[in-house]
Amino acid sequence: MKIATWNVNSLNVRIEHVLEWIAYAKPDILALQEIKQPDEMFPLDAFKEIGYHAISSGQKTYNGVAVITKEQPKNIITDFSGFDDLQRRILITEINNVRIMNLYIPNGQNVESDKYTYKLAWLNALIAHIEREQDKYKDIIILGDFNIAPEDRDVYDAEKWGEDVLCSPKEREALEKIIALGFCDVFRKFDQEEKQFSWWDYRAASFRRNAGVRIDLILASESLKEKCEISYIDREPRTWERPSDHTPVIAEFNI
DNA sequence: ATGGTCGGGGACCGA
Repeated sequence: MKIATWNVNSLNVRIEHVLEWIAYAKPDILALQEIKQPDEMFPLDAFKEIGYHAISSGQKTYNGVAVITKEQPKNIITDFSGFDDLQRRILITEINNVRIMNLYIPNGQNVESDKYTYKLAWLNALIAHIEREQDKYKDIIILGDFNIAPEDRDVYDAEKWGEDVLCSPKEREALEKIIALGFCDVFRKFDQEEKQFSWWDYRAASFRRNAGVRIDLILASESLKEKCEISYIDREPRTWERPSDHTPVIAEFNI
């Protein structure tokens, strides 16, 4: 089972990129973030035509998540209970007996911002929700745009970035709490080349200079960790014309 | 500095 995550920064603009990527990568499950369109605009037929099911939790202009999947998705959730949120950032579903949690974790803007407070509250609600999922499911994959760089080696210039948002201690602690619940950042299960990132700023020739960060993650429950055979970042779509600022991250499981 | 959205100019958002 090949699983991928990709923040597409508007599905309306990026639909041809997504279809082209699916055509060559042939994922079983593709989790999208920042589709930036309401559900009534979602291009369901485009995915149906290439043999995929698709579900979305969208909104106008901002946020929005979708899951494109070969197999029928079941038991869909779009909110954490007890955490009211108008922003559409969550799409949790069951596919092939695996619980798939597609997340677009808030960016936070900067550590003084109200948006950072919201990010930390959101992460607390996420942690509580994961524990509830663990009561029901053994095999869980949490993937998406985490807007957290797990370690300094996940940042092109960690010294310069310091403890700004994406690298602040509180958000990294939240990620560590999730890992401590029994999850593995599968990209780091394998030997990887240095300086592999999943996002590069559109500005200042950041992609050409590889001035990026690794903030798009795939976490697997302990039960699935040993079944993960490879994980990698596909930089190619970032080279295409009018690309998303993020590129797909992939993990393949022997299930 | 770049890109997307809404709207019809420029503000907001992203990370």
